[in-house]
Amino acid sequence: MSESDEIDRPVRSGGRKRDTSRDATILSATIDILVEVGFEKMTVDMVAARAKAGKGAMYRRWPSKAEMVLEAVARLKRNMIDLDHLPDTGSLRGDMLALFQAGSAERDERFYRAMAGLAALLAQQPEIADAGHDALIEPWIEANRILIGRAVARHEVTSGADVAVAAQVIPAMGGYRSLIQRRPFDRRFLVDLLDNVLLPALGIAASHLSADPGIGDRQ
Amino acid sequence: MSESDEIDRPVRSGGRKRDTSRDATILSATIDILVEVGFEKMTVDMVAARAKAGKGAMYRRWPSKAEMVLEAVARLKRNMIDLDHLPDTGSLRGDMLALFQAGSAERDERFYRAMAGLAALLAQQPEIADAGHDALIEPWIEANRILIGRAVARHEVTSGADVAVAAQVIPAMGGYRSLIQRRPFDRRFLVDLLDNVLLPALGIAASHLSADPGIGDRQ
DNA sequence: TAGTACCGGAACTGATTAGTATCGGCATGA
DNA sequence: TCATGCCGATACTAATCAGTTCCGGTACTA
Repeated sequence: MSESDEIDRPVRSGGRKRDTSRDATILSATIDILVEVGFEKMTVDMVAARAKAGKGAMYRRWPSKAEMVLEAVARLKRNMIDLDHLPDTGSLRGDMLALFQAGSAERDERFYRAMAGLAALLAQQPEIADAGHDALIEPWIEANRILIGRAVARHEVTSGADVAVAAQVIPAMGGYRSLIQRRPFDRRFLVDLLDNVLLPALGIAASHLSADPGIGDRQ
Repeated sequence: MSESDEIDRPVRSGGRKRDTSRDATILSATIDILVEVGFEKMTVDMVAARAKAGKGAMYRRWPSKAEMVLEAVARLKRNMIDLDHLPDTGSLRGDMLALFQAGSAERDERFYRAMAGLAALLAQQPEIADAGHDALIEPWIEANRILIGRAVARHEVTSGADVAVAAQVIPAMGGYRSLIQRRPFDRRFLVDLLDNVLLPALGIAASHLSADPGIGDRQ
């Protein structure tokens, strides 16, 4: 998909211009509702009410609810992790903690709630689910891949572990905690994961524990 | 919830007895449909058709679709991992592979597809989602906890890793792979996880690699 | 044998909702 | 200035589906 999911209409010159600023408002409302109630329970009228838009304006832009959600989720991608400005603290542990800090707990919460909202579609509407995966999870894994790759390059990683698999550990465990257990993905949990699973798996000694902030400091 | 989710009815002696064997048939059909289309898209008529049952028979047993699914999922638990007869091969790696073998890929597939079917409810209907978690995932994590605990007891584990967190690694990563990536949780993937993540994280040397079967043997 | 509660099947009801149509009003351009 | 197409709002249509009710028939009890 891309820019021209738009409904075909005869090219004519007259008439009021479509107010493109309504697009973002409607898509933002779409994400809000998706996060709050999930795809199946989300109704077009809810989104219209939230965006203070008429349904006509919505169906003028997207041919169906599914297409609208698809674009809303795809746009989320732009607000996610910025792969061009990843932290570089000198240690993998420091980088991972900085990445979390940069994102903020609030974004992560919205993040997982959006995934939970899309979860219904995993089996049902692979297109939308894939869009959710591409927009939300893949960039995060990619960031992990890059940070771990750097750690390998500077010989911080002593095991021959598979970087691709290692990069999935934190997102996958975070998903389990947030979606299934419904407990917060907070700093404490991240530190647990780093020190008990990821860093040992990569053969990085826990000596960082005393040097860097860990469990027990500001949440 | 437990045995008496049943609809209250006046105790009278006369009449044809309720055919209790229909219960299992209906619940099994419920799981089938849940697995195939997910909770939201599953209709009571689909289940009735699959079970060759009348809707009356179903509503005589459960007051709502939700209650019926709840019991269906709860009953799955009995068919899951048998915590009293876990494998004991002498090594954690062997135990984990044997646990997978015992379950069979088919069961794991049904397992995750059931979870995917319930995923819609994670945010929406916590009761049912929790039942799914208790029935499907918690026993699996518990099995991991026990097997890792044994490995600690026989000093196979050399790191001071948190057993509770370690026990979640394989189920969580399996969920990510199966629900989000929609790729099979097969033996190859399990071996990858064991050798690249779990065993190194626990400080277990990869020397087992040559002694035990790994990647490349019968799927 | 009479009465009751079950069975599968099928028709029905009421609520919900995606998508369409239409309203009065406003902005644009010919 | 006037036709056109946008705007939000609201009413409508057609389909879907949970839950109810009734049917003809069967099994069990008294």
